[in-house]
Parts: sequence; C-alpha cells; structure tokens
Amino acid sequence: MKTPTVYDVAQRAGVSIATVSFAFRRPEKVRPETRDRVLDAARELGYVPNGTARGLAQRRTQCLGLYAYHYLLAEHPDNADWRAFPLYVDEVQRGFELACWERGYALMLGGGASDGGVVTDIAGRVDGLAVFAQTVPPEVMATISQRIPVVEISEPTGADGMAHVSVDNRGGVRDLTEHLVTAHGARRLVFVGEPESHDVGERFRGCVDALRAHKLRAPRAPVGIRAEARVEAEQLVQGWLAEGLPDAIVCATDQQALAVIDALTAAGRRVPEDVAVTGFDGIVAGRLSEPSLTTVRQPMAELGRSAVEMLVSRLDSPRRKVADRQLPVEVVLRHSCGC
Amino acid sequence: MKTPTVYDVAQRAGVSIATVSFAFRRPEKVRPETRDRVLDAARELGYVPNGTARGLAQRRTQCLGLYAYHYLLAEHPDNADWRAFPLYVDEVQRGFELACWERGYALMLGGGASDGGVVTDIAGRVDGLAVFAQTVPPEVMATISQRIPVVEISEPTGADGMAHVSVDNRGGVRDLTEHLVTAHGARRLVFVGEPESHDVGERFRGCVDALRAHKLRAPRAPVGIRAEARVEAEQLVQGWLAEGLPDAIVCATDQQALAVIDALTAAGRRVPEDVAVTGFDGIVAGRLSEPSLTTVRQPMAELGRSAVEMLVSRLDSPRRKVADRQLPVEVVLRHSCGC
DNA sequence: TTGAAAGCGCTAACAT
DNA sequence: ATGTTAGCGCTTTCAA
Repeated sequence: MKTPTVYDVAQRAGVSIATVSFAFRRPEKVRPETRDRVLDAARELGYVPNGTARGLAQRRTQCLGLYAYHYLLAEHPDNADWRAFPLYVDEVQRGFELACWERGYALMLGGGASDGGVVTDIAGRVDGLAVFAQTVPPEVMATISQRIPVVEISEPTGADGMAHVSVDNRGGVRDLTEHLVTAHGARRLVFVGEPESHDVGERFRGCVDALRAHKLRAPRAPVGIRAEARVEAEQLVQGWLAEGLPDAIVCATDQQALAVIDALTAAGRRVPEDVAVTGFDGIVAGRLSEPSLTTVRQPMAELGRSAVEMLVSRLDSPRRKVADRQLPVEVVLRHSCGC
Repeated sequence: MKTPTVYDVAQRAGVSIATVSFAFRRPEKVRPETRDRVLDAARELGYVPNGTARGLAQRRTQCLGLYAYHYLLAEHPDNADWRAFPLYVDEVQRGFELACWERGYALMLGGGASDGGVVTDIAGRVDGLAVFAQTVPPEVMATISQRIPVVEISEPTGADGMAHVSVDNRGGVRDLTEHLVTAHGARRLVFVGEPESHDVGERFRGCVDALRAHKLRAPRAPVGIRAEARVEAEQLVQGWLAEGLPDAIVCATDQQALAVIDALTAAGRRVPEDVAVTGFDGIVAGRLSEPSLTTVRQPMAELGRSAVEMLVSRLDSPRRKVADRQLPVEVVLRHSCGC
C-alpha cells in the first residue's frame, strides 16, 4: 500500500503537481474550480502531504527543538516521588510547548543519551533549538549554532554565538539573604549548592553581596552538594550538628532545601525554629511542604516562552544579532525562613 | 553562510558522497583511514547531517508524534491553579517521552488548533502517531491511519484500523462503587460526568453494574457536567441541597470530584461526613486535597509507554495486525469516601 | 572498498 | 492560471 503523493493527486485531478502544491499552499493562486478538483482528489485518495519532503524543498521545517535531557530522573529511585510534581525543566518545557503552538511551530523533543548524538540529530531536523545549561558538550553546541539559531536556557551569557535566557540569580539571592538578615536577624549563614554550576555561583555571590553589605562574615565558598542527593544532605546535617547549627541555610535549589529540611527533621531539629532554610526555583513541592519553603521564584514557563520568542525572532530576521535575555525573579516568603 | 552538506565533506575528504554517508551510517563498511579522513573533514567543516533529507531518502524519520491538544488549559483562568499539578495528559505525555527516548526515537509534539490541520501536518513528518480521544475528527484520523500506524489513547476499541490503549474504566468504577455500598453502606448514589465521552459511559456502566448486583436502584443516566466546569459543580450542589443529598457522588474524573467537593464545602456541607465523593484518574491534586480523594488510579505514564510500544511494534513488523490493549486500574481508598 | 547515479516527495522559479 | 523542471541533501543499489 503505497501512500499517495502529489503525483497521484495530480493525475487524478488532471493537473500538474505544481497545481496540487499551489492548491494546498497558495489556494488563492489557483482557480476555484481547479482547487476543488484537486482537494477532492486529495480527499478521495487519502492524501497526507509528506512533511519531510516539504521541509527539504523549503529548507525549513516549521519545527523547533528542545533538548530536554531530564536528568533521567525517572530512572533514579532516589528521586521517584519528586516526579509527582512538575520540576523546573517540566515547567520550562510547558512554556516552550505553548509558545511554539501559538506561533504555528511544532515541537521536537529529544532526550535520553547526553552525548552529542541525539542533540545533533535533532538539530538536523529543526529550524531552531533550545537546550538546558550543562546538558550538551560546548563543542557540539558550537557546531550546531553555526547552522541554526540556538538558545541556551539558564546559561551564562557568553560570546559563543548562541543566545541565552537566564534569570537574575544573584539579585534574587541577594534580596533573600537581605531578608534573612534584617527580618530574622540571621548572622551565621551557610550556602549549600553544587559548586560547578554557573547559576549556583551567581546565587552564592548574591548571598555574599548581602552579607558584605551588612558587614557580616560571608562564607568563602558554597558547601558542596550534588544536584539532588538526599544522602549528602544527611551528611551535611550531621556536620552542622557536630559544630553547631548556623542561623540560616541558604540552598541553591528548592530540591536541595527540601532535602536539607528532611534531614534536619529526621535529626530532630525544627525548621524554622532551630534554623532557617531557604531554596531557589519555586517548584510546587516547596509550596506544599511542611514547613512551606521560602524561596526565590523563577518565571519558569516564561523562560520557555522567551526561548521560543528569541528563536523565532532570529528566524524571522536572520541578520539580527544574537541577544541575551535576563528575566526577573521574585522572593517568595513562606514559613521555612521564620515568617 | 551556506551550511555544509555531504558534498562539501566529500570534496574536502577527497571521496564521494556515498563514502561520506557510509562513514557515518555504516562505519564498518569503509576503510578506517578513509573513515577518519571523512570524519575529520566533517568536524572541520562543522557538518550537521540534514535529518530532513535523510528522512526523505530513508522514508522514515525515527520520530514519533503525539498530538497533545492540552485543552488549552493554560488559557483558561478558571483552571489556572490546576496547572500547578501534572494532569492526566501530562503524565501520559511523560511516559510517551521516556519510552520514545529509550527506543531511540525523537518525539514530535503538536497542539494548539484542534482542526485537522495541525495533526495532519504532524502525521506527515513522523513514523507513527498517538492521539488522545476526542481531540481529532474521525475522518482525519481515518486518513492518517491509512498512512502510518496510529494509536488512540483512552478511546474505545473499534474496527477503525487504528490501535487503542485504554484502561478498565468499567471494572474500576464497579469495584469502587462496590466499596461504597459494602463498606460505607451507601444506598442512594449519583454519577456525575460528561455524557458524551465514551470513557465516561463505561465508568457509568461500572457504577450501574455494582448497584444492580446489590439490587439497588441505579441512576438512569449520568448527571451531566462539562469536562472541568466549577460553575456547573456549584449548580449541581444547589440542586442536591434542594432535593436532599445522596449518600455518595461518584464522579467520572478527579477534577470534577474536586470541583464538587469544593462546591459542597462552600455550601457548608462536609465530605465525607455528609456525603461521600469519589473521582477517577489518580491525579496528584487528589492526593493533596482536603479531604484526600478516593479514586480509581489509571496507570497514566504506562498508557503513554504502551502507545509507544504499540507503534514501534507495528513499525518493526508492519504485517502484524493492529491490536488493542487494555490496562488495569487500581482503586485507591483515601478519605473522601469515608475511609 | 569506493564511486556513479537514481531516486525520496515536494516547492518554486520560470515558461507558457 | 497552469505546466515544466531543477533542485533540496541524503541513502542505496549497482558497477567498477
């Protein structure tokens, strides 16, 4: 059962393939009777235009890509129940989806392996591509961004030929730390986070900014933790119990903050009575936790939407030079800081 | 800036385009030195294979489609806060994504307009397609399913040339109703749901089955409600208050059950003390509501995974005849039934 | 082991 | 208004 092509439709309608193409893409360019004949023939044959062929001929696919390496969370039993809530990447993805559809683009999603293979594969099939920070080797991105517009999500601005959307990490944590100090009288603060991440570095700097502004002693570096390791949170807590709890624990992400709170609770300490704990991101789980999590909310869906806008605008005017975008954040005061 | 093609790579490596193709796709068929020359040339030029051209030549895209018409929830202010939790479609989509990636397929997601245009467009670019029930006109699906394997998610089995994955709607509600009757002594039950939906019809029948088995009077038809209308829930509650509350309100979906509970609470009635309310689906919001929602859990991610499996198996052996699949459900007893 | 060449199904000049 | 035709960039026989 060979599927019908323009040729079949053309033959049946007694016209040329060009007319078939026009009947679909530029209906106004063909006489109404002719158009109806073509459309009828197409319907009778069950014609479905081959998008691949069209993409090749037009050299555009009307499709944007998102490399959504989900950190393979689903596979990681440690994290299974986090999946009950949408995480950062999920919410960004949702924004990306909706913005694509509003603009008439389809969305191609890739994931799985984190070597360059999958992402290159996707790059070869889309008009523009968005990727999350730290998920693809830079050489691979460099090559791809020479071919199509690329935007990196939550990646530092850099002169790498790619566009970047990020949020005001530093300002957010500065404001939050400021709150801890002025509203709750915190003096001894620690900052917990993955030291390798640029975002985390910025957040740490924001914490230091606020502390310095108050002439308080600032930690020299973040207390290291892996992205979402509960076990490490427990070890950290053991350490603090041994040497005395700080006034506040500023965490680089909500997930880490929740893990720290769990570990503290398990060790018999109360949050925020014994120690304040804060996060960053604004995921749903933090809204529902006990105590609810004071945090800095990122506009996650807006990050996804912005990525689409940036890609589309470069597609529409290719001469435009790549521009980065930084989105504002919002301090959300809940209970874990003592409020 | 023309992007490099096989021709450019071939020229630079001093070989033919066939050799370039082989070097990438069948490395074992070309002499190692030749292969290295080709790969080096490719790297130097920043070659990214054009997936569209490949798809056309191979007549397969290694890409599966999901038409994820999200009921435009995001646009509907009435529903804004539901979006904080993953809904049915989101969880199915997640299962679909992961299963695609595990099998080396990319995923093309379409949405937005619900006319046939978008879905036909996607159908023209993928090897297989999954759609949710009631989101695409049947004629359109009929045409598409003649071209590529299609599976409808949560759609009744039918001799329409498409495959279907669904769950045991009838059995699930039968068991749940049975519980209401035997464990909580419910006698007067109403069933609330969208009457047009096939799934809802099945669920209603399950309710009737259980009632009949106990020689209890069964409602003649579902009490109608739109998919996710809070306002209607309030009207229903007003009606019940006027004519006397039933013992139990069996709702066709969790979202409707939560809306009904909200309306009852707003009207000063207590659940489950004054009346039991149950749902169907097993969404996260029902786990966290007050009272927590007794429901029938669908294996949502599993639906998505199954859809992928069914598509891939038909792609792998095209002669296999289309087969449907029904997944089991699980009654989840929480507080809203009185447990 | 490598090369030549014929498509894959469509679009878009250009010609009529 | 419609037809002819040359690609789009790749895969894949078939020959050498």
